[in-house]
Amino acid sequence: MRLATWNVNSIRARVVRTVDFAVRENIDVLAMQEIKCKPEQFPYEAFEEAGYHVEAHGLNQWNGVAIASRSPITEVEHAFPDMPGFLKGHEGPDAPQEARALGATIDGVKVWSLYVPNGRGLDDPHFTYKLHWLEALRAYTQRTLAAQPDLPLALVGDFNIAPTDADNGDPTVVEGVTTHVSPEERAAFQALLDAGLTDTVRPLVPTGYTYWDYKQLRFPRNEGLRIDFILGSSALADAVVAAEIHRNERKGEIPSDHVPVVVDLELDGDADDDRPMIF
DNA sequence: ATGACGTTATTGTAACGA
Repeated sequence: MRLATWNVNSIRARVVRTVDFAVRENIDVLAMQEIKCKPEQFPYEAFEEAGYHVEAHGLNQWNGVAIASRSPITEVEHAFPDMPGFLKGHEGPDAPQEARALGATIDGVKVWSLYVPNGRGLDDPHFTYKLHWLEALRAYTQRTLAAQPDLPLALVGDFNIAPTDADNGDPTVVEGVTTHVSPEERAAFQALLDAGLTDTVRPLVPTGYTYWDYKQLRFPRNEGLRIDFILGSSALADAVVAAEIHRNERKGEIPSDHVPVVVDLELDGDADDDRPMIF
């Protein structure tokens, strides 16, 4: 299985580019974030003509997540348990959930397409929301892997955290000043790893960014952030044989500000695993 | 210069992003 994640920053604005990438790169499962539309507005036809099933979860013009897959998509969920909600001016336990998580099972792999809240500012209610959201995700992960230690679980998407200083090349992103690099966010990311997940890309692609702001020549200057990840349980991480960050997708006409991240998995029963058996 | 850049709501202006 070739698994990818991409914050597309509007699927309607970039459907041709997105499908072209999936086909050209032979992607089996593409998790998308920031589709910025409701399901009835999603350009399903372009994906279906290219051989993909699609599940989309969007409530309005904000956020929105989707999964395109060559194999059938089952066990679809629109939130993980206890996922907090948010509504500006109506913070609290009763705030409605946003379209930031889509879970599904594909060829035995449990995949979550995740768009972690931005945080907006260190003193903003959205920052508290971000930390609560990540804690609920950690708790879900820990419970799930305690019950099913051998589950191939993939948490993929835009985590809106640069886990180490090496993941921050943007001079305007500064610890103590902006989100994405605070000790609290980094601790929340580490807690996810401690719950049984591995960053499956870093060992194979040790450097590089996945996002560059549209403003101030950030991409030509290569002043980006590494904030998009493919995290996997041990069963999933052990199956990773290759990983890529597709920096070139930040080039050309109307690019997203994020680029795709891809892993190749060799799972038991892979139909395309044609290597000879050697004893 | 409280903006730069881009998308979506909408059609003048605001929210949101990281």
